Amino acid sequence: MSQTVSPLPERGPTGRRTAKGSLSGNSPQRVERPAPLRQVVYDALAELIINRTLEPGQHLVEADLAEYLGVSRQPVREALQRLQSEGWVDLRPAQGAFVHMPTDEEADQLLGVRAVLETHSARLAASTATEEHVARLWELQNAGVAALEADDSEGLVTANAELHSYITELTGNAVLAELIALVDRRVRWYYTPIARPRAHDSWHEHAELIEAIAAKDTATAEKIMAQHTERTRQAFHERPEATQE
Amino acid sequence: MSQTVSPLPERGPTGRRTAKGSLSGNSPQRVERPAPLRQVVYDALAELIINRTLEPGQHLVEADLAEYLGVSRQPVREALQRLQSEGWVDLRPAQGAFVHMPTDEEADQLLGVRAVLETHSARLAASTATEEHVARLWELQNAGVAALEADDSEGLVTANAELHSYITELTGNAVLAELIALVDRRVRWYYTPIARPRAHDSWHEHAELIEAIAAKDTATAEKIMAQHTERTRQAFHERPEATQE
DNA sequence: CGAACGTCGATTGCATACAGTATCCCGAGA
DNA sequence: TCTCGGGATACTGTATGCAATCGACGTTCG
Repeated sequence: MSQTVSPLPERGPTGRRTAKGSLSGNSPQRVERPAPLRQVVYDALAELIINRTLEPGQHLVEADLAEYLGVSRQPVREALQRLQSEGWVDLRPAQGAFVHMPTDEEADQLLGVRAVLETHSARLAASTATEEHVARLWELQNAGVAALEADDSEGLVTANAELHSYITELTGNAVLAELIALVDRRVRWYYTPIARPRAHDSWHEHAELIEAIAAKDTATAEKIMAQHTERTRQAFHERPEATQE
Repeated sequence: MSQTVSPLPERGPTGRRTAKGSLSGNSPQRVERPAPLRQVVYDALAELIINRTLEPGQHLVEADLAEYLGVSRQPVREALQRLQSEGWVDLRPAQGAFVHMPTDEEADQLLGVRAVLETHSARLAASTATEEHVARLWELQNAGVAALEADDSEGLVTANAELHSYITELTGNAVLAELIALVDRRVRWYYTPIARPRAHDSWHEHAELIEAIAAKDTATAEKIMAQHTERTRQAFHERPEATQE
């Protein structure tokens, strides 16, 4: 899960951190901390899986990955286990890790769950959004449209992710946001091949959604998001060639 | 080992398993396999956290846990990381694991997410349930009522969990079921202290829910589950003493 | 007397070593 | 030719070792 910065300014009884005055007003520009290796490895492997360098079904040998990444097996193991808990790989006992093979059924289930969560998210966002939030939403929306017109496939995916992600933030429900992030990432993995043709309609629907949020119209926001995700699901089912099975 | 760092070697599963015919019809009663230590450790730690032997905020030292459980640090590390990914502990870099401290806000968010997921689950269950399924539901319901009358607190929690769990199974959506299991388990952790007074009403509502499912009345099932989870949320907020903060 | 500094112990993070087990290859027998 | 072992191989699962880092305590200086 996300390495959220622990909201623990309090350090227990030994509160030695007395306000100095000289630094109290400054922004908490903390020093850059070297990321734990397991985190780096996790990111690297996730990237390799998402961009299909590691193909579904492929056997991931710890030693090979370790050598490839220039680390020992230990961080690789830890990364693999986290990848399993998030559905990217299957860890068969005494056999090792295999890149998860997405089935149509599973993709459909994921899309279903995503629809529910995102719909709820949209409703909450509509009920809590302020003007600044809406402004930011339009910013992201414009970035997406720009990417669309520039035919920037990469940027399009990012923009889409950022927009949805920001909406989940607006809900103020961190648990919900985390879950959506998890599900969305996997959906995108399955969905990437057909993202292109869907993109145009998608951004049009985004605009409607933002308008509903701006108007604090929870019912409409909910409805639009439900349609939006449901259409995505339809697009998945109507995709040209069924690659699985 | 692979000398060249070029594309990782193909390790695809070599399907040598030809159908024998003699066993093809038998149930896959596979031999009992010794559970991986990390799994055992995970279960043990989760249990210790849930029953409050390990208190929220407590620092979990790998070496101590390892000695206590009679294993090495390695399986403990792996278990702790999984516990983090599921929200039971916080892993502060270079400091170790601390039992997560649930805040009221987080509990509320979890209850909110649970409500959404369970509501969706109820609707799906109502749309797919067969007569056998409904019969099984009544079985579980009766078990719960029996535990209630016997004042069996332990059994009550289990029965409740099993009933909800079975409903999620009925949805046929494994992804949804997994997510609900995750969320429910944590909800129960926070919620345990106030479970008792809520139990009676709860089982009455369960009965209505099962009736709706039996009648394949998706709208009603959805509504009842929404009320059910929402009342649980209310009960949480109206609990006698606020222990947090 | 208070605050800053240096040292020490404790604990994590990573690497390596060892043991158990599943898989694969190959040869013997029906 | 096909099936059934035997043995070697490769990989995972677990344990241990080592260095880096963090927190705490005691000391010294203003």
